[in-house]
Amino acid sequence: MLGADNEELSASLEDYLEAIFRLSCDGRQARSKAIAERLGVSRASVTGALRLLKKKGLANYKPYDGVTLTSAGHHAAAEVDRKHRILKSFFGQVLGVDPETARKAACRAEHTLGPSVIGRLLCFIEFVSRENAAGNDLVGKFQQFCNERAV
Amino acid sequence: MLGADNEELSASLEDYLEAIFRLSCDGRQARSKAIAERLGVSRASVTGALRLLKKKGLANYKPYDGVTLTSAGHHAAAEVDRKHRILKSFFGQVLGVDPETARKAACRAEHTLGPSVIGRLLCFIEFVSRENAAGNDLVGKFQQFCNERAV
DNA sequence: TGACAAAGTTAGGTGTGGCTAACTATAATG
DNA sequence: CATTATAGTTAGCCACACCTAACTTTGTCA
Repeated sequence: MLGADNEELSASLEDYLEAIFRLSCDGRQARSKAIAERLGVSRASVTGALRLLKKKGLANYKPYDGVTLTSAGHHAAAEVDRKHRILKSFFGQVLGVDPETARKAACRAEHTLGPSVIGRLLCFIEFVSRENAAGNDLVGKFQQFCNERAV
Repeated sequence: MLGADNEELSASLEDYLEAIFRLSCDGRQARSKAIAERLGVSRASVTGALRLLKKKGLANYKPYDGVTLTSAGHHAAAEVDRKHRILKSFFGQVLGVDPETARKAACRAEHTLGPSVIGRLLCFIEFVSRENAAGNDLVGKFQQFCNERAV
């Protein structure tokens, strides 16, 4: 592993990675200002994070030049994004939490859950939709159940 | 709100709170060494955390004397503990994740999920057990579903 | 009761992650 | 093309959360 600063990624760096990933979906470079706005953080903090991501080999960063992800960075970001989508979908579709709350909860939980739990969660979403297709409307029943106890 | 240092509790402080809560279940005071061991942290770190908890009005702490929780601290700790139990139960019982992985995931996620998601999760556990009692073995079906796709 | 071990604290250091204020580079435009 | 606005960086600060090493307090027991 030449020159790579391995270690686990902090939740904060994962957030930066994800922001860059999302902002550069259409191929363009992510602007520092946009990252700052998306994460609700100062531009100075972004500069610091970009330097770290570069040191870890996850981002191509040159001062006064845009940012893109290296392929390692892209991989890591895609994984965070995947977790995010699975969690949001679970909170929203299965548990029936309102979309904005689901999104925020996903943002926070995406850094804490490992592959085995995420894998099961994804599977569970599929299971629920499969049951639904087979005529067993679990989501509906659960909503009903919640309404009865006013949760 | 006299003298209270409000703000949100950090994940770390919640961990300390929870450890004290658990260690003083039987009414005794929590010893600093035991907290350090339970959290895998140095005794010095515990001292620092206890000072913070005291400042926030959550722990009764006097150097060289044991620690107990104030009623505010007890409330907060009980809430963290409740989240922990709900999450562990969901990961283990519903998703079928192995107990140790479920415990660890709960430890990490308990700081990130708010009341609405936790409430729904608790409700979901009840829903599943109710369905089971009514002859709809969702857990079994889901396990089967996972096995088929080797998750 | 006095010495020793264990528990606890203090002092001082590290890394992360954030901030503001002030500076510099780039871009846009009259 | 000079000026100005905006984007980005640097410098310097703070808080948190951890650590080790050294010191102090407490409790035990010969």
